Amino acid sequence: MNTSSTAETGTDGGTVTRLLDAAARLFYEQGVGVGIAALCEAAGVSKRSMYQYFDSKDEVLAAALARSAPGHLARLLPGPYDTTTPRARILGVFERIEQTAADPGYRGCPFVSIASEVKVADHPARAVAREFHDQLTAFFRGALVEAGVRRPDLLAQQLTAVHDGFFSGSSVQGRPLRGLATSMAATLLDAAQVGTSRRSGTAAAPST
Amino acid sequence: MNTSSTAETGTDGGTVTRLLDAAARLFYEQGVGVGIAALCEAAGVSKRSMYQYFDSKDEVLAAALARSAPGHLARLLPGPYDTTTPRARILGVFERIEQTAADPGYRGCPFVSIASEVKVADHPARAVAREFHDQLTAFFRGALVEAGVRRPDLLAQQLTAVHDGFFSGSSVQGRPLRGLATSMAATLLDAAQVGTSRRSGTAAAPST
DNA sequence: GTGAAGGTACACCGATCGGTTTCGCTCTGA
DNA sequence: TCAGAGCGAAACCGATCGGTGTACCTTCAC
Repeated sequence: MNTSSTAETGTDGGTVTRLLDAAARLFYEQGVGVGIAALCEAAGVSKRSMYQYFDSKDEVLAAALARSAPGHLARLLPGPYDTTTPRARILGVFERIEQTAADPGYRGCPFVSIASEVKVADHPARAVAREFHDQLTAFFRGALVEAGVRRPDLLAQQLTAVHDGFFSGSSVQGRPLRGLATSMAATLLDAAQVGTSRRSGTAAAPST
Repeated sequence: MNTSSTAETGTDGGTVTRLLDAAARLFYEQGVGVGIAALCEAAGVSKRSMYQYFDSKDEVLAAALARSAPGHLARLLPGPYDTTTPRARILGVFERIEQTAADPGYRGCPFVSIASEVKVADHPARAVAREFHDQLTAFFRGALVEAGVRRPDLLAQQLTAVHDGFFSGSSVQGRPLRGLATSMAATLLDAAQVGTSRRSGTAAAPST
């Protein structure tokens, strides 16, 4: 692990932060094939310093991914003071997903990409990607439980798959597939009767 | 391009075929980072021969992917003599998709993976992946038109996204997400009223 | 002043990368 | 019988890979 105190806290205000931010950007833009030298140069950090905080390139990759996860999730999920219906909150996520795809420099979901690029099963970066995935699913599940859906686990998993499918489909096509994520999510929510007319929590249709 | 006559026809019965098959396998198992030397050794082909048929590693990658595409598609799509309903044919695709995920050595859809791994926008392999994608969508669209669906293009694109989402979701989780693809497809078909009770070809909604 | 801590600069390591070249063997068709 | 194409083995090229070792600089507490 090889972590110094300043690296953990981030109060360093420099070296490690710069390194991880640059790493997240370069790995996202160019893939995991980016070399250490290019990484350090972009971050303005010497290789010597990098290897003082991390034992290997793989650790840097995982740490950079882990550092970017909270911000990425916060950009997609509704704020803590969003009091709209579960349906609106869920659909909002997919609207923001499609908005990010319109960005120049957009290259898909970094976590989905990493999971495809890194073939080693127990690579630390894969665990980070999986955790992001789980948190997204957990958000969906929470909103669906609030809406009184019959099978919140399955539907939450399906909505996460919509997220994944939108990103990798757009990746294959080389262009953002506008409207695809929101329309799929809406259909899935309709089928589960998660509508705006339904008050959150007051489940009305318990049968089958 | 640098293609000799024997390479094009494939009647060579050896060198090129062995090379592309080994390339498809290794690239799929280990990613595009596999070296030329490992590739040639696995194929039992010298580098010298390889560079007589292909100008670069990138061309080998694209050719290997293109060679594997028809078989991959044939394994997923129904046979030409499948006379079941459009719904059954579509759901059959997703059942087969989930079956392939149960294979040991399964590592996701090779075309979706390549699109994630290769960052260069105009890489020839990306075009191959896109074509596979388009053919899958075209199959869905054909079946949906036959079923008389109102918006076959959108629904076909959604079903392809289910395919993508299943594979990349399973990739992130590191395990096949059993039942996810079939359940999503079934919901989407239900919402579009593509049911077994509906006769194929006897479209009831003629609009668009 | 002094020494430890944290940092940069840079040469360096062995390994491997994509790609080229040379050599010699084998097969084939005239 | 012999020319020539096809191909494998292997040396070789310059570049780059991930990772180290060393020397020097700055900052700051004492």
